Amino acid sequence: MVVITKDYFSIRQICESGQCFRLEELGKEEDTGKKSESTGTGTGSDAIREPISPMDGGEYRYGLTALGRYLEIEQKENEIKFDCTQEEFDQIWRSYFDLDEDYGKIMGLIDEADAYLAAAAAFGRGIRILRQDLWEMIISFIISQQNNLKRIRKCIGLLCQNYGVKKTAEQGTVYYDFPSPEILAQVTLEELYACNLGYRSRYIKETALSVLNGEVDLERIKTLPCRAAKEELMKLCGVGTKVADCICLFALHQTDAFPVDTHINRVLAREYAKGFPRGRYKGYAGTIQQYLFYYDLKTGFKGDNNR
DNA sequence: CATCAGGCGAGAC
DNA sequence: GTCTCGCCTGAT
Repeated sequence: MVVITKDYFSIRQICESGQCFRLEELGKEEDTGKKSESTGTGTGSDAIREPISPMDGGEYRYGLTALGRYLEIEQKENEIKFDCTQEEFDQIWRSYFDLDEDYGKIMGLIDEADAYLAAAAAFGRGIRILRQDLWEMIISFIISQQNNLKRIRKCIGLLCQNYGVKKTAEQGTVYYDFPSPEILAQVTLEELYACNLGYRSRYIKETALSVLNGEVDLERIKTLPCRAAKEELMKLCGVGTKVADCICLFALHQTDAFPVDTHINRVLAREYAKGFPRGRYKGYAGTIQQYLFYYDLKTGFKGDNNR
């Protein structure tokens, strides 16, 4: 067990910010109904939340499946417990959770005159940009297109359960690795459809084949600068501008990548008609994008179909 | 029943 | 190069 104290870190916000689909809150019963009583997080209603950060109060426990491992994380205010050895923490999770980055510094870059961005950043101040596995991000963001968070999680869960290597963590939790390119290249289109992947099934199949036969080299992509990496990723079937930017941001940690999806598009049109000052946030545009995205997702007019 | 959800590829121009 | 359209599926 490793215990740290950290500001600008909320495991809940990281989970809900839509960059990571295999991080789940533990110990809240899997409600099957629509409007079950919420489990002790305070807010009695499911109404649209006030633009106040939801990361205060409460004690949360999350399970993460990533990098071929399973990790449980517990947070109470700014104290975070990682259920692993100090060695594993130092070698893997410190980097994965981007704990060496100074998010206060990034907050400090924000133009105070930009009230909208200031509010968005304050709201999502617990978000961090993770360093996730490249292959997993490629497939996950292919799946994410024209899709919603709940179904994305379901699809990925099915894919892993059906085709990922089954493992058992030390404390007994059973989990499934994300299926490798080798495995996914062998899965038939029909089987992919059975994971509710819909028309994305073909993209996944073709992408797996492209990686397997060496048309696209993942290890090389990891060494490429931003522009070149994106170009290379877009050779994959089902990977366009937006998905490539997400992969650059969440797997390659190119924090200047700025994915533009429907949420961001809406925000840019509504709040930044004269253009968003990307230059001001050079090097961190992607991090800033996450604040905008999350804020709109949680408080935007139709942002109600998450989780 | 239509529309939309963290788009993309194919084809038309 | 830019535009339009169809696409799996589930929710509203």
